[in-house]
Amino acid sequence: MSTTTRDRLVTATAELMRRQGYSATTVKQVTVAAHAPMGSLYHHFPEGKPQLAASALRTSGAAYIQLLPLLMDPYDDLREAIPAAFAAAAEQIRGSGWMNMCPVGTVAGEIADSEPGLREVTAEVIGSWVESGADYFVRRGLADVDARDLIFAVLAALEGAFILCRTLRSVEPLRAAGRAMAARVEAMVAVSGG
Amino acid sequence: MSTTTRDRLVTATAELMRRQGYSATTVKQVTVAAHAPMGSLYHHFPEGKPQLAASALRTSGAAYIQLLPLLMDPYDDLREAIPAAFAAAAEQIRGSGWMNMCPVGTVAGEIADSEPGLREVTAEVIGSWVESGADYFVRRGLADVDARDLIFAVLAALEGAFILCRTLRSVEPLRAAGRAMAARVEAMVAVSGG
DNA sequence: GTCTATAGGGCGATAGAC
DNA sequence: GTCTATCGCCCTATAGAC
Repeated sequence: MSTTTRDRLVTATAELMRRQGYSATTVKQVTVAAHAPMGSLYHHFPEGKPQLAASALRTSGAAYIQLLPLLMDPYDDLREAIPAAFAAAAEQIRGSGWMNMCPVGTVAGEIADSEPGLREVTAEVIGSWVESGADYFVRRGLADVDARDLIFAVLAALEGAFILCRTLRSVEPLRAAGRAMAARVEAMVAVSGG
Repeated sequence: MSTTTRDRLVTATAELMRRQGYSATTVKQVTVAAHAPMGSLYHHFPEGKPQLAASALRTSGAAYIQLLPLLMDPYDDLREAIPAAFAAAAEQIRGSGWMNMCPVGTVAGEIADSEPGLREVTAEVIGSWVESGADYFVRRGLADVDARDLIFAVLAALEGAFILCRTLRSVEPLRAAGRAMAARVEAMVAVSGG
């Protein structure tokens, strides 16, 4: 196996948190999934479960940040790109059997009021999504203020629609959210004349 | 005390799940907060923690359903009402010290892939939000299809923006989401000529 | 319907040989 | 850096008196 023990621990933690959240994920489950003994976990992560979770959230966040540009790049017109990205996410989630795709949003909601250290980590990760997303929208022709406004709305709509789709077992929320975001972009380019 | 033991157990569970989620909330914490002994909990809820959580989610959901009309009724124009409701939610959450307002959305995200019984309960609750919200938008003049489309987008944007606001300690996501929903309504009334 | 006491198991974390 | 064995605690749930 070419992966290090440390990498396997982080990956297993991300995977388990994605499906069960932070509290329901036990360090025992992590060691079993990572084929690593207890002692290795506390060797690499002396502060234990929170430190391991922080690492998994940062890694997942860094991977997830690349997805939005990837989905929107094929479309010349941002008014087309945005609902297409939401529709692609909808098909992805439906095809997976309504599974959670990324632990960051759900874990953020679960621990925001009760785990200050982890809340700061999720804030850092989501903050980096905002920065990179706003930069992308500027590159696609939006003004700085509009780009920032739009990425906040898009991330909120995506995270909320993920929860609704997984709960209701329906792609309708993601599709409706995509149409709403398209309307917002339309309003922006109508004013700036893009 | 005028409340029954059963009611206090349900209220305490809703309150604890709102702040900590489902997995991190223990039945011991519930009995302490409700000033009720262990035996009473298992007398009223023989199936234990999941049954108690289901009751708390249904109660919270029924209370929460009334909030959106309450916030939007004062405004004659739906294009004004929607961003105003998002702005009011933003001030509420800021004023509370960025606390979660309702356990349904966050618990739904936490358990959708791992607790089938509770997932069905959250689906039922959110489904009732969709029904009642769509009815409200129809009463406010939207076509059936538009009303359903809009409530899905609004609920997704609200739930997602709540998580972002609490995590980032900023009202920006809720404000941006409100502006996006306003643009969607604008597009709807422009077509139907409302 | 209320309450105390406790069972039985899994939790996060640690010790210490290798 | 890896691994086994285990600690002490807290978890959900139950038994049984009142």
